[in-house]
Amino acid sequence: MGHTLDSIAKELGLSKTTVSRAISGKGRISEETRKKVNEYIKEINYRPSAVARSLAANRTYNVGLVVPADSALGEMPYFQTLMTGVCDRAMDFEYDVLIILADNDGIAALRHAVLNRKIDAVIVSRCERDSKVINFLKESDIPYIVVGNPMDESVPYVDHDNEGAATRMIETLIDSGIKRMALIGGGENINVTHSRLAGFRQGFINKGLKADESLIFLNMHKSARMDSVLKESISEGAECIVCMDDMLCNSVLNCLHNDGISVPEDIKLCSFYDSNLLSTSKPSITSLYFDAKKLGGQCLEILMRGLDGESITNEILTDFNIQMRDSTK
Amino acid sequence: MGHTLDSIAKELGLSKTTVSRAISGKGRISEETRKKVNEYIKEINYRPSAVARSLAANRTYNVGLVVPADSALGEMPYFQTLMTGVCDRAMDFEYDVLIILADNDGIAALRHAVLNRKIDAVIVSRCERDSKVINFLKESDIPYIVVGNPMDESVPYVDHDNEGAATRMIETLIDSGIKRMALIGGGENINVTHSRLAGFRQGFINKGLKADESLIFLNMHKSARMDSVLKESISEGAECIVCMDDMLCNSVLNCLHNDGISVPEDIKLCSFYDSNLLSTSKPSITSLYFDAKKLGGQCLEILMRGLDGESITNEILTDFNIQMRDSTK
DNA sequence: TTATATAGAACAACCGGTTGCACATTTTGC
DNA sequence: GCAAAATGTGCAACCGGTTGTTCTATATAA
Repeated sequence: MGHTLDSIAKELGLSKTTVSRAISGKGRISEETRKKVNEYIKEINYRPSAVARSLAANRTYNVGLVVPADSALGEMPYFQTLMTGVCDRAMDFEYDVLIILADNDGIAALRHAVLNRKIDAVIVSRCERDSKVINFLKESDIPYIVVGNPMDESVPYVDHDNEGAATRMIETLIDSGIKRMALIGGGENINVTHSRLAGFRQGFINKGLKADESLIFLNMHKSARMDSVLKESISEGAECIVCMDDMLCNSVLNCLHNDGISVPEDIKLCSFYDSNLLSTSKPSITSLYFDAKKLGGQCLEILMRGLDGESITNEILTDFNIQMRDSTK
Repeated sequence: MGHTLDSIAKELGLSKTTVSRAISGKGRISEETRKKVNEYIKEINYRPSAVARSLAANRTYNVGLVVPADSALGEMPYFQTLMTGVCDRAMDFEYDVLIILADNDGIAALRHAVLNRKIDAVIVSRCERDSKVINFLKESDIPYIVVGNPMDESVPYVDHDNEGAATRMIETLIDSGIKRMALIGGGENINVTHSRLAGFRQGFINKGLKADESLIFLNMHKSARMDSVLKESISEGAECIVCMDDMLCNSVLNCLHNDGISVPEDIKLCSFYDSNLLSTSKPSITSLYFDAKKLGGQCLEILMRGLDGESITNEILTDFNIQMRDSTK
């Protein structure tokens, strides 16, 4: 073990330079030498040291992925899927992914990774407005991109077309005859919440109707009010509960069921993400599928182009699709 | 920007060596010089290059965390929590965590990270017997540790005391008057399944009873049989459904509810992990809490000791506790 | 006073790659 | 047949740290 360019060069009676060129294929080199070297390194199972290469290239071949340190958030299936997308695409570029836990209470890990130059670029998997994470990245000169519209002109991001998706969901529901809906949403500090809310309202407008503002409930992730909110919605005549994500939807379904309310007989139900979490639920849940994996991959691609000198531009993925299932039948 | 030891040395009229020693505190250096250097680097915000340091130290200061590439598995809250534990503890050692997706269909990312020496050690967050991941690691000479008993003498691991925990859970249930239970478990290719199953049986034995083998159902994660399995259990007189994890429990609760079966009135229910997934469920679910975060931290610590020359030893965490809630009342 | 420790700092090699430039050899053009 | 161009290879510097050894100046011992 422990081969280096030097040891190989010596063994083959060549110079370090030639061996390096034979491997990389760059520079002038004879076909014959190239073959000889490559056969030899295959034989001895040589792999160049990533660290040495990094030092010379002034690139770490690592990207940082910032995920919420708050486990309740981190546990959302969405982040996992996103991460998978990032990692998969990273492999294509021979990059690796460094996990960085951060939130508003601490960005020590992020500072460490960026300032000590352990990563070439950063993906922020969740964006809170004016967060420490974003502010730090703005000041540093590392390329970065954020997942989800940060509502900040100066911050580059990728996102699903959350507003468009919500609009379409509502239009679809209205087309199926549902007129009155309650909305169960997540935190107001997160931007998806606002985008989907806007889409929710727009859907009604597009169909010449108006959303019932009294049936919009946000910040419901950790809320103890779920039960009363649902009962209120039903007594107010809601025909359908629209949940902003599958975690919420799971809670809602559970809550309804526990109160002996049947879905879809007594009230209909739908969600966003279509994650694995609800894949086995009874009844099956109508959900709008976003390709989070693809979004993760996009982040990486944009950053890679950024490292190649291209400017980092926003990107909105508009390919979502609504999976109609039993819960809205 | 772009300070280096050289540029600092020049600026201060010292040598690179002296600056390095002033920063690290190693070697002979006068208190005066030490202060001068450290004040200066603070002023200019100097941070040493991790890559250069790695090359010199022959350490990457990265550990690899292998997580299942299969998103359905990856989405389990457990992995997130474990990851958080690993990352948190890593920070204490100035280590970073590289995410490596792998499963039996592909260990390319793992090979890359190990062979190109991007990591100093590996944590495998899920262990399948005789998996490619394990076989590869056995052959390589990188320190590694596996989460969950791999049932392989030669593979070092950390684990919760799954068998002990399951035993205790059953004993507790029996003490509360429940005699007949059904077990809903996950994949047989995973070892926790076997450990908990063993504990399940042992619990009955310890109380002078015997588990009803006909009410043990494994491989239920993606099973379409859930509904019939539950009905069968009830008709066979089961008083409680014991689920091997919260994902399963969520499915079970949902399925029961959908069939109009009340928990705990018609049947009781309990689970393992006590993850966030069920934290808002109605009724609240009795679950055995494992400290996955701590387990992740332990992995890291053991590996760090391994890098310091100590041999890598197994460790079983026995601190779990049963959260009794409404679902078993 | 001279020999011996010791402290503080610097030199230079090293980690393992990449790359600009120089050099020698062969090929091409006229 | 000779100059110019193209090809194959090697030297040496560089990336930015760490560390064994050496050197000088001062402190201690004999």
